[in-house]
Amino acid sequence: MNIGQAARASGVSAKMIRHYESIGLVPPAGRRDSGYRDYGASDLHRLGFIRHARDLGFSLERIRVLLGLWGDPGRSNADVKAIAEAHVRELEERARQLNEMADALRSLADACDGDGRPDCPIIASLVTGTDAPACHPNPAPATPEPPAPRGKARTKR
Amino acid sequence: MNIGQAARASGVSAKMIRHYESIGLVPPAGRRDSGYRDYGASDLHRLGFIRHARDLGFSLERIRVLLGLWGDPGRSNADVKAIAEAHVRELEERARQLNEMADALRSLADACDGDGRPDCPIIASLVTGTDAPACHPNPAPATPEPPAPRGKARTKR
DNA sequence: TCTGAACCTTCCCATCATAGGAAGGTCAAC
DNA sequence: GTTGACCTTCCTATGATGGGAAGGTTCAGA
Repeated sequence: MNIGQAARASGVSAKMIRHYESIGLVPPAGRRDSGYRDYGASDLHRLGFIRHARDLGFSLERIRVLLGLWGDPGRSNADVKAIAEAHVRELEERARQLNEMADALRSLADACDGDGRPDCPIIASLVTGTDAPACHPNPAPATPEPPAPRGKARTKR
Repeated sequence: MNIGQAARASGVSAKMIRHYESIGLVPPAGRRDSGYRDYGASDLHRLGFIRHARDLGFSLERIRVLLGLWGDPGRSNADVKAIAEAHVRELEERARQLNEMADALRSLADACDGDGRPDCPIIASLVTGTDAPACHPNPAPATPEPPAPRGKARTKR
């Protein structure tokens, strides 16, 4: 089986299959006389394993460990579970951070009229580093407005 | 003001300030006779703006646009709001994907006893690509177990 | 038997934001 | 004047993936 066929069958691009081979995540493929790589059923299994793990967001380094456990008849499911749980925590943490940013920005956007005037709490917040003003509470302490968009004259010497 | 002082004052590392200058996100800093970069208040404002935008997860390219709007007296807050809302949607989408992965993996991990035996629904799922088995429903159709972890003998020619 | 399309090979480069480090020059305090 | 903290530029790396060039292979059809 060609690398292209293996790619279609496994859902891993040919480009990535070669890459995984180059970093030792999959063993060097057999070669035909032409130099073409040749794949069999067990290769497809391994590639499928990798793809499913990627779909769950595992890094290639962790997948390397998981592949090792897969191939270890004496493995402990506690080891696998520990890796999975650590990964779940990381995923949740990353999601939490993204949601935090989204919430902060959402409240800034909500405070912006979007009526075409230059006045904008989003810009104001980026300038001052403050969070979204509840609505339009205080008269805003004169934002330092654009610091000369493209500076030329600066303190020489 | 030195780049190091500017870095401490703005919360942007000296390394990144130089990088931002090299990609034109900040104007070339003034130089002293020694060749040292020299920063003033308006530079710090710009760096602070960038840092706050980064904290909200904006890409440098979008920050470039935001900086342009900041410096544009005739800007429309509708433009700023549109960028912010597009970004919020992206953040939420990314968070959703991460949570989806976390949920899938969490249910796999929950289905794993973690009692030290090799038997493991997480590994099994990575092999077959199936989702978490509700608990231990069916006898599992003989997972194809490790495909010879490091292949040597393969279909030559 | 030739031809052309579709495939394969290796090798290099790009992405995105950030950091590390080497080699060498500058500043300031002692 | 020496020392240590700073600065300069330039090169490299990360992680996962893709793009593309230059050239060889395969196979079907004329």
